[in-house]
Amino acid sequence: MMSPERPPIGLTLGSTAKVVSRAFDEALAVAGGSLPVWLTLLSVKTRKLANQRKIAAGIGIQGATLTHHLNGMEAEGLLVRRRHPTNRRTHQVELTEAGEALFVRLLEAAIAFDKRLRAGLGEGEIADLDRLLAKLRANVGEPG
Amino acid sequence: MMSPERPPIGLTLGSTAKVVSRAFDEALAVAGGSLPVWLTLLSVKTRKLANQRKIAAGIGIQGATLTHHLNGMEAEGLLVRRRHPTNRRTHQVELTEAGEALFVRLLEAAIAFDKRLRAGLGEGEIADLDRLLAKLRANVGEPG
DNA sequence: TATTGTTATACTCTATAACTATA
DNA sequence: TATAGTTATAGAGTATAACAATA
Repeated sequence: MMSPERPPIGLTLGSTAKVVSRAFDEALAVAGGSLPVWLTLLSVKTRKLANQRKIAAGIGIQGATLTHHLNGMEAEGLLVRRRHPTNRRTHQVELTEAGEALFVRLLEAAIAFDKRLRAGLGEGEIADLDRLLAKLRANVGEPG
Repeated sequence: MMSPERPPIGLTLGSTAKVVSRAFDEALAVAGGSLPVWLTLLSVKTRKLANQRKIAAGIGIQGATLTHHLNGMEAEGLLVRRRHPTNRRTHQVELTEAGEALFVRLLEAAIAFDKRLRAGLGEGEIADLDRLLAKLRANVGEPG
């Protein structure tokens, strides 16, 4: 039996990611943020121990690019950078009150967005999607 | 039974799309192209009848953004734009020989990439992934 | 010397607003 | 007036290379 014609899966993935990430960006913008700001805040909150390079790698950007975002966020009063007391090469990134508040707002926005995104999808379908996306990552050589 | 902790599906989708599209971009770059150039060539070849606005919408960008890419591609000798003979408001986009040749090279690269991307995935899994991605698009309000 | 992070610079993709040409 | 497309301008995100500070 012939399989039905279907666009390449990479194209479908790309266009889906484009519309989804735009919608997510808009949701974050309404809450006063953006995708890189959200990913940065999330990393700082989640992996407090990691240095900036590890945070950058976790987000999927270069160290210098993270510095660029941190500069902007520090200028906006969302965080402060201090030298680490024992290893003074590394910096400690700490959220200010404004940064913590923004984190909470963006977290709420992200939770609401994910709920919207998962509408009509069962737990098993989400697990399937997760597993299939992991296979794609593995197939392009992503170690994670 | 508790469901296992899993990052939000939007985050997983975003990071997967990032690594996959970077790998695809590299594959296209090796063949002498880029993602927007490839999408533009593909649209011009596939929907010859559509005007630029429809092509732009198909790619998911604004008309002015498409003009920007067409300018670059025309400067590189990949295509020419002519006034349509009967409706002179619209432009006919035609690939030059160089444009046709690049299309073939990028097509080969895209086919090879998709093969790599689908490694170890059965036809049913691809169909599942396709269906699940369509659901996500629908959930963020995408009409297609 | 090696590591961590920053600065300087620039590129790509995208967008909006104002404009021209055509209908 | 409405439509198709272009030009001008700008902004966000990213990258590389060179640098400073620390170990």
